[in-house]
Amino acid sequence: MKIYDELVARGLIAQVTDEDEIRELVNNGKATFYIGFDPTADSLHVGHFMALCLMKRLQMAGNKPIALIGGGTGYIGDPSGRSDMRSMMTPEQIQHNCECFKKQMSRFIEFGEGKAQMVNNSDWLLNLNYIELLRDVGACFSVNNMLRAECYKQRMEKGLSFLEFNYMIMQSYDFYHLYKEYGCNMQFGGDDQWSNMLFGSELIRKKLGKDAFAMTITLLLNSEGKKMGKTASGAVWLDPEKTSPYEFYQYWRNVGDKDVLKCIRMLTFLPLEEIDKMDSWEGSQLNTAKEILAYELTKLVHGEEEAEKAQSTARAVFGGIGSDENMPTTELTAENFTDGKIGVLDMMLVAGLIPSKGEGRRLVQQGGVSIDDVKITDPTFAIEAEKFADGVILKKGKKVYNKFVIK
RNA sequence: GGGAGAGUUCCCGAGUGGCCAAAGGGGGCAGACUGUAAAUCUGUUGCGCUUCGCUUCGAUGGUUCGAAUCCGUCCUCUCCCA
Repeated sequence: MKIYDELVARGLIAQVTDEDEIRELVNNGKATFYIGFDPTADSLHVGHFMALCLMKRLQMAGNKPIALIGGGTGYIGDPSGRSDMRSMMTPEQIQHNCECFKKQMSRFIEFGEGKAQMVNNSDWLLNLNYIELLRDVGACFSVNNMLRAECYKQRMEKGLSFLEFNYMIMQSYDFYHLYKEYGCNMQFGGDDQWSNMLFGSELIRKKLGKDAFAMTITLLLNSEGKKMGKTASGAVWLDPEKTSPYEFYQYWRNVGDKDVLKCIRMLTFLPLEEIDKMDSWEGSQLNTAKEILAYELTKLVHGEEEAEKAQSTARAVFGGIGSDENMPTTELTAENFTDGKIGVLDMMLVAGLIPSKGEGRRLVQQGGVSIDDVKITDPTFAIEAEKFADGVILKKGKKVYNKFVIK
């Protein structure tokens, strides 16, 4: 199976400008493509991960990837897919985030001569001259058309600043620039980038009379139509400091029945034939599929060792087999104790399991907390320091386990 | 430039002097049921030293015994006219 058809079979492709041309280019390894990443946070998330995987897949098929970091576009903020105004980031923040992105990306994609390239659009965007730019490319943009773009339409009611309005022009300019400098003939991006990308290829056509193509990646939505890769407390990050490998594993272990196969297909590198076999699985058998999904993804993002650890911890905690030595652990110090004791609420607070004591009190009163498998009902319950010699396991709710030891 | 309106807790949204830590819904968390799923039902959802105290209704100053609510100034957004 050729790469393009594999991408289709995996459900990764959302929209393309010219299917036949793109299939031809990609299948024959003739594409030089770029994907842009705006440094809006200090870590990549699952959406970025999909894009990076796509890069890898296409690279394996002989195409040349360019990863573009939006050090310049970060100064503006992409209004696409947002219903409210983006808050402006300081140059320091942008710089810091760019550094973090660079580091993380290098773990997935090999950069260097003849391999993937990494560029930062601050190199060419920051020095643009306003008047020159307007005369150079401004004439190629029809405001009427821009306003018709879906991403702006949504903002017409809630308000859109001129700053954000210009984002599209900057992204188009990137494509144009990369076409000229690197022969980049294709752009990939999230589905919410579609209009930005279209205007880019149009700019190239208008300025250079050449064809450049665009293709978007399907947004990863769950069966309810919500974006995946998000929890109540925020995104599922790729940075182990922000989302631990165990949490990462658990996120995927807990996806809904209806979403497992889709996720395996879109996110893992398992052969399609193998995945097709899982299609017939149902009921509790899907739990196995979920384990596969969680394991494979953790392995891709954090490495095999971490994946093993996460899996064995999960099995220990939920199934009674495997080892619990990798359970999230909190080290208590002498200052955590008063009169040789520590209260449950304080323990949970120290471990970051609860945001406030009020919430902890509620949890305990509702029977959501147990220590070493004994349900706690008294919020003032306290444990003596000696008990921590072999570690104490606190369970919050059904799924959150935390081990406590004394330093 | 002129005029009209809006900003409430994680989100939407009620509240227009005390009965307001603030209705209702969504979301979250917990309990029951389960397969670490979904659906459903129940409880809960500002903070703390929890029969009490403290902080919160865009920001800031004021009126008042008392302000989310009234007044001044500022900020942000929406709509209409130019």
